[in-house]
Amino acid sequence: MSELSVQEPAASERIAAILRDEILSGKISPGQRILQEEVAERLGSSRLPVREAIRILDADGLVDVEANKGARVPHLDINQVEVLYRMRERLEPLALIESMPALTEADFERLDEIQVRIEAGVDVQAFLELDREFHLLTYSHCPTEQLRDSVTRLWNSTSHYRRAFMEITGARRMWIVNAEHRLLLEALARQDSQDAERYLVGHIQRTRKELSQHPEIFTH
Amino acid sequence: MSELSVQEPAASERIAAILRDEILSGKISPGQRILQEEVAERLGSSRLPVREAIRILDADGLVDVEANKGARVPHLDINQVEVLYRMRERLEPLALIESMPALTEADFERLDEIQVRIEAGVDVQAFLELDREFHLLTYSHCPTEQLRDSVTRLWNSTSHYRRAFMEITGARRMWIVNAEHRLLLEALARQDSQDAERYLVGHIQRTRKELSQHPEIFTH
DNA sequence: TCGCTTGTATTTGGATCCATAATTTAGTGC
DNA sequence: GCACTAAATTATGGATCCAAATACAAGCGA
Repeated sequence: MSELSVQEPAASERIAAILRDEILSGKISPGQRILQEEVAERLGSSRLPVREAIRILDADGLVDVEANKGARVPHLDINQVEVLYRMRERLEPLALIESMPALTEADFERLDEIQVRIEAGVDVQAFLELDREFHLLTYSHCPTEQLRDSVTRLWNSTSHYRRAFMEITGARRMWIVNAEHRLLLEALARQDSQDAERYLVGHIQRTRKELSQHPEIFTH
Repeated sequence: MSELSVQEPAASERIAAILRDEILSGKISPGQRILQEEVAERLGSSRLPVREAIRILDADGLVDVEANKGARVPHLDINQVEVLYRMRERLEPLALIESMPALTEADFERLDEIQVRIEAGVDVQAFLELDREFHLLTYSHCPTEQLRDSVTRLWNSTSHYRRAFMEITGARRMWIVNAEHRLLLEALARQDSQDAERYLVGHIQRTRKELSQHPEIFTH
């Protein structure tokens, strides 16, 4: 049987993927409401798969759903984002330790490629996407799905504030990030979980502390 | 307007609450499939709110949804549950620290009442429910919703294995748990976050280690 | 007997229509 | 002009019907 379409995803998941991308890329901002009918018409489906897509996004931590009042991208304050970073500091090392032994040669090649591209100089949007792919790729072999999902949710919830932060601090910060990524990559390559964990925690901690010095990001 | 019904919840949330209870109480076991039509007929609704309810349970970490294949309660292996406990060890202290300062007199009375009831001797099911309420109540004032939700998901995902464990170890273990709860309560009462965190981590760690000595729980 | 294929039954996914709740707008009284 | 009320609009929630995919079972062949 030469069926080419490799398992067409359900419409609800396709729509969820589109909306997810629009939220992560900033086309939809915190506080903004998501209207079922508007999305349905725009993507050429009925409202029903959109409703399911919204529930999927809810599970992703990308929208808040309130009964009879619809879905909107949540607006977080500085304290909440700080706690999300503290959660990252505690969960991501666990995910990394679990995933590290299973990293393949192809993974390392991709990680290197990402890093080369960032260092070659990219705009904020590209940096955010590559940085996300970099870290999530290092966790991708963690055998506990709940842990991977929890980490992904944390990245989702903080995406808008990471962008706002990068737009303020700009290229200056990328230098530090690049150095930290390189240290982390080397530790991973020599299977040194101690060092890898140390660099990762430091990386997240530093970001949290710098972020907390920019409360203007959270004034809406 | 003397409307008594204090904001009737949507049917999908009502159904989700019922199914959540059935999963947590063990009426629906890991591996078991959830049929939309069966639930709809049983609860007297159409399949549509059941579909939404299943998505809500997915966000709660109580079911796995696969496109065109429906929802089933996930079956975890011993390694995954161990990692879930390690996640608890890292996240719950954070939630506790954030919540502790806001605990009220009423909360302490309720915590004490729960503890008295457990110590008076209860069956496994009642113990599980009271123990869950005890811990989640100590986190209830954590201002970061994502953290509260993450912790709740961890309790949800491990509920079946906690029950299986308690059914094996029985009343013997409750003694230790009671002692640990008392120590934790006292630390909370005197606002000693250092001690509270220490007791909580020890409590979860001990449970994880004992659990990992009963691999027979996970043979299905 | 075992494996494969094909047909049937079951179950999930999506569209349309209707009901209900929330929001906005227009109107009225002060 | 402002506050409150009521009606109209808008958006979400639910029921029913139909389509598509999966799972199951019987029959066929080796």
